[in-house]
Amino acid sequence: MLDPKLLRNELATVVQRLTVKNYSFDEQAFNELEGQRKALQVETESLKNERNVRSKSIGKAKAAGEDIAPLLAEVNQFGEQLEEKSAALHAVQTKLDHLLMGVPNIPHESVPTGKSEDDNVELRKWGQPKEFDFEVKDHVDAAGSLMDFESAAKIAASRFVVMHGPMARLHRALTQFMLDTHIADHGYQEVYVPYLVSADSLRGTGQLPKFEEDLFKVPGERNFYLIPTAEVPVTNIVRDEILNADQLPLKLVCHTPCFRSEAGSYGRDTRGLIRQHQFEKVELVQMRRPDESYQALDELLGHAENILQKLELPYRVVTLCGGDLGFSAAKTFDIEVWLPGQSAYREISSCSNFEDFQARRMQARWRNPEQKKPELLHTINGSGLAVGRTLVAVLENYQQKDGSIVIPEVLRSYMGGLSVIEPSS
RNA sequence: GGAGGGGUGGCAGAGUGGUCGAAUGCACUGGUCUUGAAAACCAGCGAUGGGCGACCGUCCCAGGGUUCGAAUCCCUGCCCCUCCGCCA
Repeated sequence: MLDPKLLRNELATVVQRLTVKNYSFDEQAFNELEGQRKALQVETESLKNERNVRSKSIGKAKAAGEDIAPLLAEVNQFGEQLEEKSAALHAVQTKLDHLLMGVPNIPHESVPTGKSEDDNVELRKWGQPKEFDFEVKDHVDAAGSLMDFESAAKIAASRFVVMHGPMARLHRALTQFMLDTHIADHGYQEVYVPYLVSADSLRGTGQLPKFEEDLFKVPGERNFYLIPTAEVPVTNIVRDEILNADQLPLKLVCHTPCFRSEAGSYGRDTRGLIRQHQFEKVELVQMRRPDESYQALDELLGHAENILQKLELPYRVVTLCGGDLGFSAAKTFDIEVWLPGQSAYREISSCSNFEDFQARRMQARWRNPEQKKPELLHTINGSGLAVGRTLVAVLENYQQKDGSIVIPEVLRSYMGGLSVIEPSS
């Protein structure tokens, strides 16, 4: 959520900067509601003041043993008026809150303008795509029967997968390798979290109220949702908390499954592991003091990149343009890994700084010793990495002419020393 | 599933209808003392909305209700704890 004060005081600037995100802010609706809110609030508050003053005098009169009947008669008329005004205020406030919850974050000034992902700006490339002296397979063909979409479709539906034997193990090895690297080399603390979350948590990170159709909702009285990313439970750890300065920076790493409805992506990436309803991800989340958050974003991006470097997978980093930026993000870098099967770079990580946007929704604050008041934190997160897509990248980049797949060096200890798998067998 | 007990400031913990936004302790901040630190002592210290401001409003889990007046009484929901039963 944006700072309501900023909206009131510098509306024109905010509206202008939101156009970078291709968002047109309804200035008229906002001004109308804001005007009503202000008038009603002033009226309600002065009525309340009047009532409080009189009630106190009744208390005093009663204590002094005086007759309070005339005072009671006098104060009665306030009740109705007050009720009316405060109901009206409540209604306006609710509308205003709803409007505010639907306004996206303001992009950072360094964010390039642009409409779609075609306008994203390449920041750097790492590694050389390998030349193959045979016809490369995509990951589905390379994996053969070890990756079993037929069984998954029978058990659940399309966009699910069953993995067998060494493929399942390779998938698990990737997860363990990522977690261990972030813990040992990058200074993150591992957390284990719920995979079902409340609507409040989803509002905190920005998935609700606008993007309910992307989520799996669990039927029942409890209103649980399956997490679309570990970002939701992990970031909400600090909801309604005030952290001490010595607790910062808080760097958390978490492995979870992620569940996405993929409503509205019917034709896209229907083949293989790229776009699934359920996938594993290792997520990096940081809570930082505001003046460190952009440095933190660079660091976190580097931590995600390091995984690909250790796996020796070529990739590039792009800066998302305004039009491709997510609802809650102020700035986002995507890491795209080279997929020989598609002859293309595909997203494998998305690293964002949300500044105080999520923190304001969550009321997540810290005590800045230099300030009297608690201040909002900045939240930063990124995939480190999407495990399924990393598996795709390994299969496609490490395939050999004879159909076998070489296990990247850093994964072998997680594979019981295995150096190659033979999907055909 | 059954029976009880609770949710109050950063934390702990008083407060059961009328200057209670809330005692007290801890933590924190400033000061005295000290070569420095600790201890001791003194002082300060919740959050949030509106207003240029004097000020005013709101907040004692959440939402309703009773009342002139609610942290305090009533209803509903959520969460936590203890005991019994069941169970991965």
